[in-house]
Amino acid sequence: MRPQKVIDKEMLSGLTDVFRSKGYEGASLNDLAQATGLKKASLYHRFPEGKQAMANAVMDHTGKWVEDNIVKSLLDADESPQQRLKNGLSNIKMFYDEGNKDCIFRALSMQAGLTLFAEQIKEGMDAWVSTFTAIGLALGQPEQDAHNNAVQALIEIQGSLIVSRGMNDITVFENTLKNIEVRYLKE
Amino acid sequence: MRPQKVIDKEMLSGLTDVFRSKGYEGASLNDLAQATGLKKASLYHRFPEGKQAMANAVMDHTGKWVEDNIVKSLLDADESPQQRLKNGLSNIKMFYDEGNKDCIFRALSMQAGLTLFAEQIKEGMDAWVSTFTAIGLALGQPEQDAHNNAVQALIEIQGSLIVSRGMNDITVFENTLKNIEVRYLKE
DNA sequence: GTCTATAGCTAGATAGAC
DNA sequence: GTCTATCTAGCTATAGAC
Repeated sequence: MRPQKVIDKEMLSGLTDVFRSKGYEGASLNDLAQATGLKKASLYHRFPEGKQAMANAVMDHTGKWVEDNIVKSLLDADESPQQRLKNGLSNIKMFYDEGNKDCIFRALSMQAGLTLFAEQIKEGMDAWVSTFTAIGLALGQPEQDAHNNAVQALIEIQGSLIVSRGMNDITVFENTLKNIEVRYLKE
Repeated sequence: MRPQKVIDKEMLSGLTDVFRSKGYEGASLNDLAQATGLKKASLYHRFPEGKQAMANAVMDHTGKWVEDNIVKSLLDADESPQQRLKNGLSNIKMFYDEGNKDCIFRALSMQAGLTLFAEQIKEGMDAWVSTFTAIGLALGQPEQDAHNNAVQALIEIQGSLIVSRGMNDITVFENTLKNIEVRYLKE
């Protein structure tokens, strides 16, 4: 068999960059081909189901990255809850490139994308809420508070990315992460 | 002169629905024609500069609506600051149809749209922050707090719309508005 | 001012050589 | 497995009749 010109990991990285910055309809096959270094026909060889399958793969890949990095650091049993929170928020900051990169949930949740990826977006958001709820509980918050605080953290991360982009000021995102940390640790 | 088949206000309403739900690239001329009840060529008669001019008109029209309704109710000198806040948040809830409709800022701030409408998005967000800052000051908040709280309110509104959509649960948006009100009024 | 018809282009997707 | 070449459908935009 002829070897892959571009390994899966690099290809997924390119696809992810395009979908998260342009959204589903905004991402053209030419964009995706250029970002991966493959020709359109080669992309179709890897994804016979086409563009939707490419976006699905990006969602899965991103979910795994979040699981292996952000979730893992937030739930790491070897660290104190306080340290886990700091590590997790630090990884979140990296994940969004200090606020310079968009969230794939947001990018794929405009009308056409939303109908195609609703399930994965909901699952992904549920996972974030569960993880933040767990750390709230570990820090001694009552269960209802832990859940509410988790939803609130998700809201603030998503909102601050939008506002950072709109106002062209990534300190909005950075301050939000700092506020989340302070709020969790002072309770 | 032959009369307009559809008056400007109705036409803009249709254009707005499409752009805010589908984004800039996702909104096709066929979508826009259908939503307005005009044919494509008639839309081009009204907007010789094309699709971008249509989106610009939507931004201007939305800005005016926000100015005439949300900003006005938040700054209305005949009411107490407390009542103004309640009225303003109530109008915001209506503006987003209880959390069922997307924000035009978000819809137009994906890559292609962002480069085209960056200025208007920034101006619009600045206006929201200024308005909320004013009500914070009227409620006795120190200037720096009033500004931070205003940015925070914008973040939470934007974020809760994303999370409401993603988790398919508009109570997230409703709770966020309630929380903003409670937080402002208890200080 | 609105319409039908269509130009010119790019989209997503496929065929078949290598 | 990757490529060039191509298909069809949809896109934005325009021409010209009424």
